[in-house]
Amino acid sequence: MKKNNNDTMQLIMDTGQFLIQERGYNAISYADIAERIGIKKASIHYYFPSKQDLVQGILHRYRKEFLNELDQIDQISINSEEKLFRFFQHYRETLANDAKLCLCSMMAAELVSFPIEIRNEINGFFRDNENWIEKVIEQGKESGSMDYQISSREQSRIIMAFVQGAQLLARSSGDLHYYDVMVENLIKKLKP
Amino acid sequence: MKKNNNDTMQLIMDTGQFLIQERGYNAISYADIAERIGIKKASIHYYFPSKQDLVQGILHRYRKEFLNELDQIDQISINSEEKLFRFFQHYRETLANDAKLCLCSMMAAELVSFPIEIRNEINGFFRDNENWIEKVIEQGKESGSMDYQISSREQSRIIMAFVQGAQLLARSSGDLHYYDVMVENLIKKLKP
DNA sequence: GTCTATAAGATGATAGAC
DNA sequence: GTCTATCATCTTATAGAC
Repeated sequence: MKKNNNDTMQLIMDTGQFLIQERGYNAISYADIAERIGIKKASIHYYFPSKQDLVQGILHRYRKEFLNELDQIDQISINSEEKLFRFFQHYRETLANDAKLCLCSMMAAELVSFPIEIRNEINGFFRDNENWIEKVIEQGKESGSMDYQISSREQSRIIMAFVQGAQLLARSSGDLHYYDVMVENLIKKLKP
Repeated sequence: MKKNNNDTMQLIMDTGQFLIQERGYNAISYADIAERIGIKKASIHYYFPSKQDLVQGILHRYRKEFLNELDQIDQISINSEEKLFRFFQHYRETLANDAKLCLCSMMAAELVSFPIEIRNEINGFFRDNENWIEKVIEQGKESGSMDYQISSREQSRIIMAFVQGAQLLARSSGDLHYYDVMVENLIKKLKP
């Protein structure tokens, strides 16, 4: 049984992802990542020949893991209100852990730096989120716990825009409480 | 009457601001700006010795001009609904003109790249916006055109988070219509 | 698979001529 | 005020030893 690449490779992706979420793609280098891990730049190039390869790998994994997380929420929640609350909590954790942003909102800000395939994957992530929220809202409408005046699709997009903006503003303010109060009040507004 | 620095200086700031709103602070260089204007890098260093000086100048001017714009909206609008609509239109124009983001949401994404004075100015911009929206909502509550269930302050923060996120997602989707429909539906939700 | 060494180019910044 | 020339440093990336 051969020793797996995975240890180093995952460590590179973990560190790269962390730094991108914190600082942005254009603010980090192979040297930053290598130094943090305690390896050399050339080792990163072995796994990810170019920086675009690296960010694509990180992005693809992130999207996949995020979908798993949403799946988990579906399984452990008893109703749509709880699902939505856990959704907001998930975005809160990113912020609470070293003041990071969602990988895709950071990359969406730096959108022009990326080729079309990567842009499509970023948009895919947003669509994943919207689709999931839409289903949750549909469920909430059926059970009578959510506002049925505007379409579920549009409601899900508003929530998605809100959560990305809330994360950005809360980090900028340096106060996690800022995020909590905003979410609390938005949830009020989603009720019928 | 001496020839004014202002021509070149303003041109540098205009170009720098444009490029930051499009690509981000860490994605642009003195060379990019110089090339666009048709001057040399050294000329930019004459007006703005360091890159931080440049971004601080751009940011300060942006915040001032934005406050003027909000003042203008106050003067030409007949009620709070119109004010809010024009507010969203202003953010829409940024997006419509070469798919740029708000300077401060871009800089908020790159927050860790900046020293404390610049971070404070970014937050000042967000506070300016929140204060203005809060007043508009107060006015709307008095005239009965806006939802009075949650505090005006919190409602203004939700709107601020929303508009920043909406801009980000709409640009990423490449479809301005995405922004319009979101705004339209959010406005519905703000009514009593 | 990880390293050293190195390339080729870009970056922010400065000195000094005009 | 704008330029040329130059700097030290950092960047992504590759070749080749171990």
